[in-house]
Amino acid sequence: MLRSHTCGELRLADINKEVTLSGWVQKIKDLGGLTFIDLRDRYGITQLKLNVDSDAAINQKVKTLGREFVITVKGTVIERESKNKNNPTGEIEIKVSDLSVLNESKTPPFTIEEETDGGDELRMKYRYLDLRRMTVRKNLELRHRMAIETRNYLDKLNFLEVETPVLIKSTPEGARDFVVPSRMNEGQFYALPQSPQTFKQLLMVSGFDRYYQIVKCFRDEDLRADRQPEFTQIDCEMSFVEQQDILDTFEGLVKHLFKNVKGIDIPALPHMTYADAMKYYGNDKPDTRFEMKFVELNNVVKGKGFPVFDTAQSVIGICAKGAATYTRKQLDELTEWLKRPQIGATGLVYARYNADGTVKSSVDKFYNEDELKNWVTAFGAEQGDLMLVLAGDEEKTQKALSELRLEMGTRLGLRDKNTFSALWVVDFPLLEWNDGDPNLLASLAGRWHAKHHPFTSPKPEDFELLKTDPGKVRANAYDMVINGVEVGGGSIRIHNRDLQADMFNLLGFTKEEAQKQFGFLMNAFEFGAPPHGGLAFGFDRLCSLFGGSDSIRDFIAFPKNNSGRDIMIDSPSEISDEQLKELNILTTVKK
RNA sequence: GGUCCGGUAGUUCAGCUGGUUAGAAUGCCGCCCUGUCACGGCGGAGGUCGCGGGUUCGAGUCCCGUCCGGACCGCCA
Repeated sequence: MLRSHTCGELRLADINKEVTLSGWVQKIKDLGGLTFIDLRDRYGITQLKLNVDSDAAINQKVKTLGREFVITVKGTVIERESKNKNNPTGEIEIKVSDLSVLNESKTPPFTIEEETDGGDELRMKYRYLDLRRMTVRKNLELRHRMAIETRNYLDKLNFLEVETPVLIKSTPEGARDFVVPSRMNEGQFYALPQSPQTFKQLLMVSGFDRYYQIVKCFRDEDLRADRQPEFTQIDCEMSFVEQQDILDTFEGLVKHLFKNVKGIDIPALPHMTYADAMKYYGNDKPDTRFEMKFVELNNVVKGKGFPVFDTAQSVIGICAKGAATYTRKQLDELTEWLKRPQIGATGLVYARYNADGTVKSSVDKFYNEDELKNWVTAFGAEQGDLMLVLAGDEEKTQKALSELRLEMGTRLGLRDKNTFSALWVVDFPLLEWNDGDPNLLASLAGRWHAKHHPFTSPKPEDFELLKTDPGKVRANAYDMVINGVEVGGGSIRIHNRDLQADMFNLLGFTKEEAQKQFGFLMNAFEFGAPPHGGLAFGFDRLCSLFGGSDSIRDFIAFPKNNSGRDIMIDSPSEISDEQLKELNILTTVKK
């Protein structure tokens, strides 16, 4: 063995033990007659001590060492003369009696420390060095722990982990597919799964009853800080359940994870309808760590001669607690921020409810003190609060105010990473209008697309609306939202062939297309498909949320960059003409 | 498809309304130092200012194009 102990485990109790340690040279501190070396491995850092009066041969070797050299040392555990309370091994050190270099290292391009000096790109190019840093390693350890606890919880409840294929069939609904050419079937392609959706439903038909899988999924869409082209889901499905059963089961999973991974007890998850989420937060994934709910002001502000409000479809606002001290400059900045094309608001109206009880607004010309007091009442504002009001088209205004609410939440310090607020958003609409005009005739099949996916069942009480007003139909669909992050979502599925056929028809599939694309599923429904439903968690997001980060990249060992590239291995890359020809993509080899 | 920000020493960055020798910190190298743990002291090396073009007496700085990276909008059932 090249080691008897790790670099993280020796303590005062181990004094006088003869040990062998191996690891990477973190730091060499040569004090002249005395040299300290910090030796690092996955488990921690242990200090090595070399005296000038040690073996001359060892001292000679120490002169040649550099950062990240891999060495092995033999020595005795001794108590330090000056202890370091910041390190678990900080009370001991190793008096080195033998040292050998197992491998040399070039000077790394960035420091292997918690606060590295390396930029993102460089860290990704040398990801294997980045992964030596304790912070990144901690993230992957967290991910491991999350996976273990997920399996523990689901296993106890009789969930069975079943692997589903990765080479499957491309389907038109949803995100773009990654496709893989088939060598043996000329001109044909597999697709990589966007999720194992149809397979897990088929497993329900097979009677597996409770399925889960921690599984890679693939979507060929543009990336974000929280979106990778390949990502991991905790994918689950259950038979003989109603919506509430699923919510209970997976609320249990999340509570289990919070308890066992973070040691936190979170309260029962409130249920909020999609309609309420939009009304009060302008967002289907509200950050409920803070209130600042939307207040509708149409009846309060209209008819006073202020044309912006009088002509607006919707006038809504939020009340920022204690922000009445915002200066004109700060409010102007906020206005400019809202006007950026990403948000696209046309302006911002504000009213300060000052500490002395007066109300001062940016529209005093149109609203006297008494009328502004009506605003105060509508907002439930207290002295010292700042009222912020947006007006315009309902959908756009909701969206802009939602952004403003989150921004104010951040500015007022209401979005603490160590505070967790989880909820279920329920009663999503079943369908969305494709072309953005819900006033057109609903009977135009194919102008709708599924808000969740085409296998989601409508609420039975809304069945009638399917024929008369599809946009009003609510689905048995639900999302779990934590701190404004959609961590998971699912639905009760359709398990009846006719209803599924109706749904495809509504989504614009011809009978033939539906049969061709999803015939296998509809056929299966004819052989005693049980009622079933499920959900999937975004595992990367869940891990980053637990780790207190907005970016999922540091919770993935080898992530891709903004353009979907892995800059370490340099993929994607071109392939040879021979390969292309073999795959029947290139019919003649280029000269 | 679009918007915004960035690219200067190995690395992270500064570099003003254009001005002649492009700086700092850190890392690296050398010498000194027996209790460091962000060790300290002295000295040194290190740059095609992403790339191409333009404006100008003069461009790291201004303009156009392009490449790369990041954030976002669209997109992501």
